[in-house]
Amino acid sequence: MAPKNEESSKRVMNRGAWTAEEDKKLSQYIKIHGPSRWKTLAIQSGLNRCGKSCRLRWLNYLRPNIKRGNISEAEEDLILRLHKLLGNRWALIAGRLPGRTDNEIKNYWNSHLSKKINQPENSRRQPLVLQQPPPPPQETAPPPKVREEEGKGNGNNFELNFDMNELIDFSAGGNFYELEWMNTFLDRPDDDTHGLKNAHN
DNA sequence: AACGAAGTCAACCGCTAATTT
DNA sequence: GAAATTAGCGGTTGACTTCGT
Repeated sequence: MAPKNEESSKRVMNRGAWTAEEDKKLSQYIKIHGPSRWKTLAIQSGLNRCGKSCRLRWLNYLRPNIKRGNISEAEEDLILRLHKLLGNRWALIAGRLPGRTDNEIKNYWNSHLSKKINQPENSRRQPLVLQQPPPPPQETAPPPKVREEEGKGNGNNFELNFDMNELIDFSAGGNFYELEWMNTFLDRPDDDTHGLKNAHN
């Protein structure tokens, strides 16, 4: 199917950490042309990077309204709950956390939360009570994509027979974190009775 | 102070789905 | 309808930092 490493097969691409100059180039190009056609973008912007790399850099770091670090307790709790519900569907989980990226959620999970949940159930699990006001709804919050509702392919038939956006509506304000239904839903002892978790992994 | 182990996280890889030609 | 291209995802890697001895 798609050629592999199509860009890198011709010439040697930059790899590794991005420099401030590269960031600037990328940001400026996207400002003018928009974040699409990554392969073309990578060539025309003068960045000696593959399109994939440019896309990742933009989505994870340069995109406006990105929040970095300092994941709040409320966010952490939401991640835990969503992970319980969705499994390693990082993009879906990140989609419910404005300003957070799938990569960041995934890293945070692997380095912090996966250990936490492996610890014996102690004081960690608390009722979902807001310590701080929810982050403002983001205008840039991506609309749900059909693909997200259907789940990723990879040969499985993962299906979410509900609209995540309706269930967790960030634009509604107010009851943002009052996911009582989810408390009930997730606090059931059997983690995977719904057939949703780890459908992919 | 020096060194190795463990932890963190940015970036890459391989893959599939969606879209375009 | 088929092939090619593009977009996006989750898993993994490796460089760097922090911690413990």
